[in-house]
Amino acid sequence: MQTEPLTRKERERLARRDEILNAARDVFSERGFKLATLDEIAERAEFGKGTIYNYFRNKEELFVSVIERGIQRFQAFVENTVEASASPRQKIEMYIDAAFEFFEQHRQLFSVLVLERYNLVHTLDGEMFSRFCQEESRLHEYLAGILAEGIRKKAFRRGDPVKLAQAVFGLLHVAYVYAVREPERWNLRQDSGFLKKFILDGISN
Amino acid sequence: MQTEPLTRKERERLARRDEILNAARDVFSERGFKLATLDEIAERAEFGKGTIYNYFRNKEELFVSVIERGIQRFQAFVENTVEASASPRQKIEMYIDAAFEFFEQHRQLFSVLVLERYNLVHTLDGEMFSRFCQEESRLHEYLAGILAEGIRKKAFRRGDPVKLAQAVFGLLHVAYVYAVREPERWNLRQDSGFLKKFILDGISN
DNA sequence: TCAAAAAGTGACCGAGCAGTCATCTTGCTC
DNA sequence: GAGCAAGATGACTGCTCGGTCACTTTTTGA
Repeated sequence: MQTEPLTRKERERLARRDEILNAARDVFSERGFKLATLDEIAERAEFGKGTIYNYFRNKEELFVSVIERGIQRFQAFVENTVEASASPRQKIEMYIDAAFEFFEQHRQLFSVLVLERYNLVHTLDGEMFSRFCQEESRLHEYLAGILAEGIRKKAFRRGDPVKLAQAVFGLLHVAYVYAVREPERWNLRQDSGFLKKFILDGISN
Repeated sequence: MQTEPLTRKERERLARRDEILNAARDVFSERGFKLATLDEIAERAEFGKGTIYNYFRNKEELFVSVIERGIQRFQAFVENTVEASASPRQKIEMYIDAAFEFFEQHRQLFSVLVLERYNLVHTLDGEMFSRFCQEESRLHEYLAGILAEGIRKKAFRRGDPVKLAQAVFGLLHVAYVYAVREPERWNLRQDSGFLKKFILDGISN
């Protein structure tokens, strides 16, 4: 991870790219991939439509770039929160808190990272889809690492840690989805205890 | 639920409607809602495109009708499997088995009922979306009923049964998704034990 | 048997939009 | 400050596809 000092030009280019990504994130978030238009993204970013094509190959790549940046920020945020914790159990609890806190702070990413997630198979072509899968699998691996540690220390039951990680993500996702759809029923801050309990101990009494 | 005897005409009309729904299900399943075209659905159904509009108001209503029929069949299948069981715990286990068995038998419904599920908010207009939500909430209520019974009988921990039901669905969904995406990792028949354990007892040792 | 009603049909229309490119603007260099 | 390269621009193009409707075919019932 060598950090070459960037020239002003390079910095400006990156800043513009970032601006476009922000506008794209907001529009994709409000309308979903299919209904979002490049005209609207361009307008919000205060660039001409053609300019966007100087930074991104096409609509799909722009979308995947929004996702990639979102996942990376999520991951950074979570790692930062979790690393302080000692036991695997505590790490899982902090992970859940951090995940909710992140979406509390980044509402615009909810739609892009959660709602659109599953039918990306239909939305994206093969290359872009595998770029997404690669990014996603890093999330899984990090959580799986925590779970694996817990299994080694006998805190958690034996089992494929990646599969467990994917299952935990499924739970968190569905909680986001219903927290947005039925806010009278769900409240993520209050319900984080509910989900921790569910993940750690299931439904049994 | 009065079952008026149907005239031949009415039966034929329903049979045609069903044919269209089958074709629509297959095309929606292969391409997703946005990329599916009415031309292709019409061709597969062996009807003219115009005919479809004699049976369904528009593309959205056709799609929601596919979902509704799918959910109803899922529900019927599950109820049929579960009702034999005695204890709530056993009912949950049978529910999970039935859910997987259903999708094993109805692959074409997987994409429509699972992958598209979450971004229907973006796909459908308000009226159609709430039609979907209504159908979905019946699924939740049935499962919630089993959970509530288990809570009364002290088999399950206390908690909002609907929220628990939604969480369980989230887990099952994510299992389907990854079973299709990473078949080398997941195998629903083998992994049903894994998921039962997760749902009943969480990840703790 | 036949006329009227019902059902089916697909060529056509128009809206929407991703992506292009000829032209314009900016800013760098000497 | 002239000349040139790099970058920005948005009108335009080509295509896709949902939905329509004038016409055809089938069914009905008298």
